[in-house]
Amino acid sequence: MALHVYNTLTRRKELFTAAQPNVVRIYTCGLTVYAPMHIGHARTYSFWDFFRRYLEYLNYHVLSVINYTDIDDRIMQKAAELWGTDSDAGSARPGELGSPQRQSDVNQAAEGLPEAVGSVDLAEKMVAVFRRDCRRLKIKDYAAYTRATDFVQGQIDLAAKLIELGHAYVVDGEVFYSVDSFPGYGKLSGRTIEEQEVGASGRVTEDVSRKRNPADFTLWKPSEGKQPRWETGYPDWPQGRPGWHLECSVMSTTMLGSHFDVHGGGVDNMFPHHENEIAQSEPVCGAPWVRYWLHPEHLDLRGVKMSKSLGNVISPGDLVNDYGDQAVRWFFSTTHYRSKLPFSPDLIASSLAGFEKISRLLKILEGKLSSAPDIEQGVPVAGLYASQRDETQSVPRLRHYYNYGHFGELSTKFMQRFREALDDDLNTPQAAAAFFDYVGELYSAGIESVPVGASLDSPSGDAGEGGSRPATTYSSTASLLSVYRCLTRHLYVLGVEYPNELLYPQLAMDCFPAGGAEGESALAPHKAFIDALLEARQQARRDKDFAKSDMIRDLLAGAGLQVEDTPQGPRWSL
RNA sequence: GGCGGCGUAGCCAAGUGGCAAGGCAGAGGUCUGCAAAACCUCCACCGGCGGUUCGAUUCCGCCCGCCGCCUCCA
Repeated sequence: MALHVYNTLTRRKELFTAAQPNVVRIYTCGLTVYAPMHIGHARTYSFWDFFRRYLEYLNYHVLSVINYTDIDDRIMQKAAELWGTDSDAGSARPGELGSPQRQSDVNQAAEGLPEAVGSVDLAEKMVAVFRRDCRRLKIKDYAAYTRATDFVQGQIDLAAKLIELGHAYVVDGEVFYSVDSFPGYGKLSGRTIEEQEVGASGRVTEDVSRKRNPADFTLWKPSEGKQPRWETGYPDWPQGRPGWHLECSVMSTTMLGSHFDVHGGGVDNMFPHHENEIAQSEPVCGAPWVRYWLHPEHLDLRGVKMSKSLGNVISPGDLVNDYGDQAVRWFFSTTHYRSKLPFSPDLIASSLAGFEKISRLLKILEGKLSSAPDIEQGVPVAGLYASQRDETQSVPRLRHYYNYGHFGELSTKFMQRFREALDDDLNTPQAAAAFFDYVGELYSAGIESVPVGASLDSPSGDAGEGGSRPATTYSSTASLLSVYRCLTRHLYVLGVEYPNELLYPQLAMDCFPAGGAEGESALAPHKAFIDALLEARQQARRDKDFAKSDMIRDLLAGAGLQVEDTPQGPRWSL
């Protein structure tokens, strides 16, 4: 089965193909940068990051673009609230200027950045915060991050073109798109103009009398007062700022070409934003403009109110601090992207409890392999892998044998399930189940007690039907290393990163720098002391002085070190 | 009012026209000085009522409940 994805445009799972062989062009609607990223954004962008990683796993080169909406009424409003700038007369209410609490919130989120003084600065500050949070969440860098304000000329040109083609009209210096001029309007969201009850949401405050159809939307809006403005060169609409929908049409096609493969954003963008983008773009670019529309669902707080006044706001940074980036990304993977992801501290904690079964095995393998006699510093076991990194591309091409050695068949089975799950509309929960089964089978096969530097006979099942295949002997180190790489490579697809320069240098190169190991490195100076305590405890155990051995274990536990006894001796972890 | 989605064990969550993955929690067991970890075993008839079918949790209809969208929104 090849990759199939659910395309909002057709409401069906479709075979995924790229317009250009091996290259996938993706445009993702990014943030309006007026406030720091929240955990809902974290879910959405983690999904897009996973999607990109899976396409790369399938050997696609991914050209991904994300935008920042850095010109928007909300930004101006926020900046006005904070600093009393960029305000038109109406919104500059003196009582709210520089509200200390809210300013400190922003400054806290943007710690270390220069103080913002206006909407442009506020936007830049939030851009930096966004990038920082993405790094924390292990969201890989996009090929390009575009700002709406860098594409204003293109937006002016597109608006002019749409006027010229009869799709837009000018009223009092404001440019509206005429939805009646585009027969396909509504094809993405599956609704017709007639079906809409205008103002049903109770949120329409705008005077719609100037529009030909209430569903018409703004392409260009005149600026007033100190609001940011651009000159257009058109007498009917001489100055102003672009409407929200217009920018994405321009940025995506400028960066990726008039047609591209995937356009995405949260479900909330489906209507009206993406619907409007299609209406703007197809008259100029031709239809179909975009091949696949994907809409990941929202994170759901399950009735829990998060608010600053309650003091229970959890930021993406908090999440990573509290649970670790691996557990966060794993948690995001345990629900399908088209379903709401219920979130609460309890839920992520129970997800973490399950994930530890996997992470524990990785720690065990790392422990064994790091001290293997036949694995030299920085030099993996010979003959086990053949990495090809095409230096002309920014994308790594990892081609390793992840199913080498004693546990090879389990790994093969796992990889098949993993692939089948993700090929079926990116079924990450199914992939997660494959991990659990794989790890369970590895434990069951006794991987915990396999020593390094030994020889292993092939499992009996390896003989195949009729025993035609000759018995094989594997290096235990190579076998364990292959499992380690299989696990870390496939977790990597989900955004769960385990960089290890010794055991998997090729993968480590593509992971974010390992920053979370400060705990272990902080312990390094005390290693000799810890070892001495462990040895003292072992002696006490040999002497059957269990009171003493338990005391030492409690002592270490108090310092945050868990000691476990195994047939191979004690093992400790943080 | 319109459009769309969902309802699977205490919790989270896949899935299939033919005896319901996985995880958390729970119970029992193996191992262990004790723990821990791991492994083994146990734990659901899939919101309700009809219909189609040899057979439906899976298809259709109705009902009940929950949620989202209908020009702020990842």
